[in-house]
Amino acid sequence: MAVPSAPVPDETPPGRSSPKRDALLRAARELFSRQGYRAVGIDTVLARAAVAKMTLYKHFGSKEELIAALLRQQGQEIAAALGRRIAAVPPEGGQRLLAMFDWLAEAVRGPDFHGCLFIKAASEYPDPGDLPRQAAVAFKDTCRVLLADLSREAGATDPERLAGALQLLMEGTLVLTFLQRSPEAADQARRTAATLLAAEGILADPA
Amino acid sequence: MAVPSAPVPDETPPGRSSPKRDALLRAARELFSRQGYRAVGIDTVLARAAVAKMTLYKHFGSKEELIAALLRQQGQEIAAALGRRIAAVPPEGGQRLLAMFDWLAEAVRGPDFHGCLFIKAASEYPDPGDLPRQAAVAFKDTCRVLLADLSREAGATDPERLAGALQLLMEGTLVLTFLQRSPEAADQARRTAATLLAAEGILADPA
DNA sequence: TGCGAAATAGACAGATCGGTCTGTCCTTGT
DNA sequence: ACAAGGACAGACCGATCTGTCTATTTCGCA
Repeated sequence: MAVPSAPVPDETPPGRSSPKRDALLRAARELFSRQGYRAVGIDTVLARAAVAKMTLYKHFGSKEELIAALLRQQGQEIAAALGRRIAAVPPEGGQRLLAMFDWLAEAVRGPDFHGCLFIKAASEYPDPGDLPRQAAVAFKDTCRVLLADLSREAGATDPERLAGALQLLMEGTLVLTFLQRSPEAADQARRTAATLLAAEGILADPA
Repeated sequence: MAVPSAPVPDETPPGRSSPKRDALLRAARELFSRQGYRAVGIDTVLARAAVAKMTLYKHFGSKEELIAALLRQQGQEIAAALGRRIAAVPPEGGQRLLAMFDWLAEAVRGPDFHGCLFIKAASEYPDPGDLPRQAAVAFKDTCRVLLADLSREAGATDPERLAGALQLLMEGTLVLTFLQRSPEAADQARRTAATLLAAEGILADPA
């Protein structure tokens, strides 16, 4: 079973602009993740990235496009990291599903975790036409598909249903870890996921 | 077992200002819930509430205080609604815990649901000192305590742990319902909660 | 009716915002 | 050296923002 492919890569404009574009995306992530999207103006992003305004608008047509591009890049990195993590685990007994929770538990413990960039984007740009919301929803759909595939692989009788339950736990983890500023929720989510797998008769080791 | 008391009520300033204050809070909720907090300026709130700027600043010292007051009010209304709902259900077999999920499923189906006001507030005002974040965290803590009390009442062997798991499901519901614009997640959360209660040996009826 | 309190309209202040634009400088390749 | 492309600094535009303030109007009550 192939791990779901990452979304189509962002197009890097031709020429020497990649380092500038990368600097913008890096600065954007650092600032937006900590302070929020609307709270940070582009001048602040520019100063942090050491990039001129015209250069930003050369790479991204608007602030929203910058945000959407950041989300797509972030989504790809997450998908790649998950893919590696999953590939390192045998597919039996729901171990791959639990590996996702292991990955999440580590991610929320990282120094760069300041809450879910995707949830925040959809919150601040809630109109269905807003690019950030679209990018956020697309990524969460990708996660859902991945969970369903792994549930099917693990032998769940209703993979879509199990995937839905597991995604609830993951989203809950992201929110509560952010609110409580403590990684406790991630461990609880993994335990709960193990309980669900056991209840499903997928003989994972309830750790 | 007493249902946990609601937080201390907001102080209504003396005199005839309550209708103006109420109008402000109502307008704030309608606008902020749909469009986000920073995306809506106070002039827009004022226009919708038909209230003058000075009146707003008479009742609330700042935009942040308006938001925090709104969250506290919302939190009280939710706590009261939950309290009534829970009181109408016998405490045996985890029925009260499932009643919370029933209430949530109805709430997210309501015409006024545009995502969780508390999660959004903490996202847009992420600094620990920000009043909106403090109000949001306080409310979520209240929910956690309520879940733990009901878990204890239902006979859970580790009420805190069960409460943590159930809160994950609830937060996941709020996020996914908002992102997916569909109430499916709420039903899945209730089913999953029932599964957890059954796995805990709390003989709720897995519906 | 008169008075005091509450509320108003709206100007103001200083700041920030996203995006546009010009002229200049820098880098790279031939 | 020259040309082309990329990037820059920063002025500019029109708009919006939160909060302060003045003068006036409205409301409620005796």
